[in-house]
Amino acid sequence: MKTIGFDSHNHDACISDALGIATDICAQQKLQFTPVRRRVLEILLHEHRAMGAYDILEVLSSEGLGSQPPVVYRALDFLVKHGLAHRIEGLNAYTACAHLDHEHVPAFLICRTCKAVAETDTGIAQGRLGQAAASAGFTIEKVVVEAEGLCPSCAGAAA
Amino acid sequence: MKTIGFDSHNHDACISDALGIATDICAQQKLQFTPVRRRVLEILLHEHRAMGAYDILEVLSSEGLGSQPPVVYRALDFLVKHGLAHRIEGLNAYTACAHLDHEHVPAFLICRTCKAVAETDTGIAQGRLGQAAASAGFTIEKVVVEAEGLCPSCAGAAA
DNA sequence: TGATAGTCGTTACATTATAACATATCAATA
DNA sequence: TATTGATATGTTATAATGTAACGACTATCA
Repeated sequence: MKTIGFDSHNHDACISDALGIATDICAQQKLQFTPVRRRVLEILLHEHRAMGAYDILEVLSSEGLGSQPPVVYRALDFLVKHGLAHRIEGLNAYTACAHLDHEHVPAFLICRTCKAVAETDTGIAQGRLGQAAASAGFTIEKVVVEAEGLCPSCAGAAA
Repeated sequence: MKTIGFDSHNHDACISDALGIATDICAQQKLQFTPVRRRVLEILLHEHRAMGAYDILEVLSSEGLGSQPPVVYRALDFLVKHGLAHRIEGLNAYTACAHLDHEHVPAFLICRTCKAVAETDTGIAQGRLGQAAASAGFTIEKVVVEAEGLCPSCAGAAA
């Protein structure tokens, strides 16, 4: 289990690595990694941060890549469906996947101040929730785990 | 850890018990358990199910208890703030708290077909997410755990 | 009684998301 | 190459969810 998000890192490399992996994934699965889709992922990667669909649309729009909501929602649907991005339910927002290289059940640490998002893994389906579901006869198809709070730098700034 | 929601039970008693406890809680904390607030909780209790704010508003409105969105959102804010109800982030919906009698970090099993909601406890903050947060220096203030899938009766109906 | 905090009713609006349909593009193949 | 079918895009319009702001009312208590 590795948490990614609040540590500093070579961000340019991080972005280009992720785009490379995403390109490979799309090629392998014969998915069309179109300009809009690529650009939306790029925008999300550029910030390690949850962004609203309309925030992204604003950027796209300023670049002539589409100016109406369906454009960005379709791209986000594509990215989320194929695991390249995640939706943050608690914020009605989206973030690039930080663990492109393997299957996972994501869990998020979300800073309520700066909206920075750290992604980590969780074995929740094998844990207590999994037990509860099993004993209730419930079939889990999807799990949302989101923790909201303060990231180290915002906690420091507040102190 | 007890899961409540998919088992059958005496629902009338369940509702009146919960309303009684809610009344006590409000009295103890000197909160005003006004007609609108009580009625919204009652509506949520009546279904063990996630309901959208506008669904609830429709019922209120048909009873002359208020016809504008702020009425229901205020009541829901009150109920959620004081732990009498929970917001289901994955559905933009609300459900009555099924564990009124003790403090807890709720986790939900949500049927994607019938929207039935079972509430259970989770020790997530002490589990892997807690570890991840601690090692990242992140301060957790609130945790959302929601599993979407099929409840026993919908799974049976589909088969 | 007056002061205060909390609640309610209402208007108007902001934000988030989708339905529906026409057009365009791509990939496989007749 | 031309055709076809699947996929993606552009656009208009609208649905669904949620809030800001203001004035009136109500409970409580000094």
